[in-house]
Amino acid sequence: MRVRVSAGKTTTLPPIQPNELASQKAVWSEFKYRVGSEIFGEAEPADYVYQIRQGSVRTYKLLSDGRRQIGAFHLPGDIFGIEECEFHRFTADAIVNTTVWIAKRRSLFGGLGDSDISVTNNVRDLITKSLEHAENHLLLLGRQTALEKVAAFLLEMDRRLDQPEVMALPMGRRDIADYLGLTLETVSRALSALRKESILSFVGQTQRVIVLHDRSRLAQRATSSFHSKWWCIEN
Amino acid sequence: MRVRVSAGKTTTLPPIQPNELASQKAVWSEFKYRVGSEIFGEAEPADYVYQIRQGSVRTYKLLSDGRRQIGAFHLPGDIFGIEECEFHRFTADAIVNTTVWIAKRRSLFGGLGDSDISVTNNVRDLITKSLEHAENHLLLLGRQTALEKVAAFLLEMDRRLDQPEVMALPMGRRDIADYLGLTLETVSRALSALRKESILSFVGQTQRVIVLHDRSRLAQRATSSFHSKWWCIEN
DNA sequence: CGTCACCTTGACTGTAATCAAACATGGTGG
DNA sequence: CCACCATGTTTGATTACAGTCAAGGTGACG
Repeated sequence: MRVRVSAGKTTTLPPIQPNELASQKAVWSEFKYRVGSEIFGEAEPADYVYQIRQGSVRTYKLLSDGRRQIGAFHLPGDIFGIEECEFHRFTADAIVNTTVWIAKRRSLFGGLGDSDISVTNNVRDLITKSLEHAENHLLLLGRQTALEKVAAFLLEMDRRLDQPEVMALPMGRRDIADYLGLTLETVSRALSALRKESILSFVGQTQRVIVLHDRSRLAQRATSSFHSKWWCIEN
Repeated sequence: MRVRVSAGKTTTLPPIQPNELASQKAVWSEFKYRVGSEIFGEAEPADYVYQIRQGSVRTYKLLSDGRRQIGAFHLPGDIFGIEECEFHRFTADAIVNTTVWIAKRRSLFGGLGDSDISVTNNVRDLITKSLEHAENHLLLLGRQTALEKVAAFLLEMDRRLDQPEVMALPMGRRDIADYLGLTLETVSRALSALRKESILSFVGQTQRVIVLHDRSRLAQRATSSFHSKWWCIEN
């Protein structure tokens, strides 16, 4: 499945936020990907950068036996694909129906002859942001417990979605698990435990829509598991 | 302990390899740090970049209860501190007596007015290398077993030390463990298992000097644990 | 209405952590 | 030179956290 684009049209309008990569030199095109479809694969040539207009994307690596580590979730407004070198180091696919804007990477940083310093600095800032996220995630994956991981995940999503009243997660339990280095069952148990503590609750009949009732207690869980046998039926 | 420099002298000679950050604009000074001393702390202002001439450095984050995740080891020739923003995101300290060359970060990439494109691109390449390393480490921390982690660590060191006949690791078991998200006991057991398989052996009376006898079998261990009860006395 | 994908929950297992002890090493000073 | 101690490593016994296996529930969609 190499062609997984369901629609494409060209535009020269700049993308939204979060910086001025909307360079005079870049031409952005809109594309749509359906849920589950692959946007690019690991080791493929990296010719484009992407900005999400609608929907969400996961980027991940796979081991030969199917174990998967999701490196990041990309939400509306996020730019991704810019940190790659000649070839993609991750696979990216849409976790819901997703609309992106695409620009040629070459238009952002060409060869050595690139002379647009402000664009170059913006690119570096984006790469640095990715690096900072990855560094924080190393600590989470290597040294935090299951409950801490799930709590930290919820806080990250809450922050990135701008602390909404009601948080509609675009990803399922399996994706959360592969982001946190856990199994989906463990994620589910941790969420149930937080719900039993009244730190959050589910809204509607889909379990992906969550209300955070007590962000500060959630933040406590994200840094110290309390070792209070959180997965037990009681407590 | 803010001042932990034991000697400092100024030089204008360029540093060794691995790229041309030896800019005309940068002035490098030599400093020495004794084993265990801190080079910079997390959240401190990041004013300098460092290149290791001799010795080794670990960079890490700490949780409030003392859990530690080492993000990277830096070996002779490596440049570090360049990927930071205004403040350091890691603590760095010397794991053996270490000599570094230091340059003002501002001399490498000043404000928006920086006009030296080749230096700018070299900086971006270094940051991208750090990002790639961190991304690979996410997969290792999140989805690989203890034996796979230790095998991968040995292969990484082997590669970075240019596949020496005899590999003298600068770091102890505790540091390896904190790099791999394990305990030092588990690291020790994994090394013992690899030694029992004759994949490696220890040289001399310090257990930090290792000879790799079979890099291809070690590489197998790094990607599939074989689930052969590697920690058992038999086999 | 039946199937499928997703989620929760329970029972049990297993990998790595924890606790503990023994041994080696290297430096210090008697 | 050697006793002594601090540090680092190995190994064993046991525990515990999260994984695995399994069953059941719920909603979406054809």
